[in-house]
Amino acid sequence: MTGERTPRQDDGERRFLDAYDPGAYAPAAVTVDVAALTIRAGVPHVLLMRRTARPQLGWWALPGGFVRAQDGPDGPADPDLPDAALRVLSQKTPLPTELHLEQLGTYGALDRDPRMRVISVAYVLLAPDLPDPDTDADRAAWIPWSVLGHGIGDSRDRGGHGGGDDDRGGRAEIELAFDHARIVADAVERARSKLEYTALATAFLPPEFTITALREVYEAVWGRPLHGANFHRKILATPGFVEDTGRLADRGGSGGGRRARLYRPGGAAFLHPPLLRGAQSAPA
Amino acid sequence: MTGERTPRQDDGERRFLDAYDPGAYAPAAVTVDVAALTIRAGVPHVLLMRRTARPQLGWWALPGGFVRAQDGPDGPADPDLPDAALRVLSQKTPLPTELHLEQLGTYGALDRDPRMRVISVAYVLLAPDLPDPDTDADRAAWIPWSVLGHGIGDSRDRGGHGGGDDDRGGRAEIELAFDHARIVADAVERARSKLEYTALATAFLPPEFTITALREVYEAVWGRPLHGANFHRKILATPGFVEDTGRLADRGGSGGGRRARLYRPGGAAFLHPPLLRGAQSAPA
DNA sequence: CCAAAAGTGTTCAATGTACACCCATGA
DNA sequence: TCATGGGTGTACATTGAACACTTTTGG
Repeated sequence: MTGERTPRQDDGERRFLDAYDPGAYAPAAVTVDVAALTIRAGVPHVLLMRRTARPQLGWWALPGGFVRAQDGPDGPADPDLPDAALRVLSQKTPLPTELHLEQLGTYGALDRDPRMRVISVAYVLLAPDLPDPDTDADRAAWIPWSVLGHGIGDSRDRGGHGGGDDDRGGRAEIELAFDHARIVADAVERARSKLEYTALATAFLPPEFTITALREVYEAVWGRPLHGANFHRKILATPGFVEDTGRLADRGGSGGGRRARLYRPGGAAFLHPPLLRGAQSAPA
Repeated sequence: MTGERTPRQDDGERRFLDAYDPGAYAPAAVTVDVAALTIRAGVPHVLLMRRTARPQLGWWALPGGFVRAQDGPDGPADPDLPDAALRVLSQKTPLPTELHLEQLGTYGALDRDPRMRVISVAYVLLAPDLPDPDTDADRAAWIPWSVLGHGIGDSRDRGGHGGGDDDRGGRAEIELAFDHARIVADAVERARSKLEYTALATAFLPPEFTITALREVYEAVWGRPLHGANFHRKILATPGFVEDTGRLADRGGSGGGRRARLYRPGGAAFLHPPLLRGAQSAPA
């Protein structure tokens, strides 16, 4: 508000900048990688692509690409890093109109890419159930977290009291290129913890949804059943989490049952109090 | 555990890498900036340096520098980004033996540096009270958060219920170079929220400390007095936060008073349950 | 003895959890 | 009218905030 991004320039400053040579530094390549997360039929998925170039040709990897530092033949410079993330992602799959994008972290170990020094800024995208990518399924696909191994599909929380044994029998089957397994693991942990204290669960849902659908998001991401009745009350007791539309969902499920109210996201970003995943078991 | 970082290379892969030209991409410069936070006499400070080069010569800025992507005349390549952060910081000020360093985020807006496209990976360092930097005080200094303005020194929490009016009269006096004011604000918010659910407060303290010293860390970072008696009990009730040394502090303060027990950090990283800054007022 | 700081006991309110129950709808 | 899922009432345990009080030390 007070000119934070527009430092004043005196004359010496201007002369310096005119003479500056941007090519003088030995640089690293900068990329963005996006861990796009969604939930399909109650199962959490991440968008992966098969590499079509060396190195690690044919391996599964996160969608990503180089940041456009300056205007060039490929197109204009990316104004900021989130723009780069959305650009590389939209080149590979259709994007939803509503989405949540946040920076996850930057990965820059010397040996993480065999070609050269690559610094990769990773983003997490949370989106409602999306159609399959345009490209044929062999090149890009939504993959369940549970087949990625390395602890990604596990639902252990940091306290370690949970003793649930409800994981599917599927062992790790897919190994990812570069350090992308770690990035996905970090993205999943980010999503799990953000559901505790923010209203982000609605980012996985269409614009209008039922409380049960919201609960199923929590259950899918945390990998654990929640107590429906108490969840319902807790959501409605959290100011600004959801807002009643006054309408009802079309059907109450496959069989019978009362029709559920439809809600839309409320204005709140943070939840007071948070919903904690250290508690609440399923009813018998 | 299963060779995550050591992808196997077939013959084609090896031929490709031999022929690869790392200079082919139009690159950005990558830097690290460190927001080093500490508490001196109950007041939280951040380490700042006066810029000695164009652009923005003479402005206060975070210590930082370019990542060494490859081995070169200046020295060997940085093995990973945290190494780069510690390197650039140790070049400018002595480092403590015990410290906590974590990545804050990456800032890459097109116009954040007038010279060229600079992608900056920011780190937060939490450290016990450190001596003044070696360089003369005009070049590097510990600056209180409260004089940085732009909301950095404010103790508003995200809920916004707090109405404390205990801020010092000092208005914003220092304006930072580039987008460093935003980075410091993000660092301060990171520290404030991490104290809620991790045991990181001990990173601001020497290896052995009293519960009162720990409470003063919280009070300094959150900018709000806490209820001493309840705080004491809550800390001891949180498993793994602190560990009793069995010894007592030298003096119970300047005047009289019982001597306090000395504790050291416990093994726990996360707090169950968290300490929340939405509550607890001071006694009359 | 008095003041000051550390640490404990206890009460009361707020919250979280479990379980019973009623409501609305389809077959 | 029965099964199914949505939604509410309520009792009980757990937690947290406030305040009174005891313990230990220096002057």
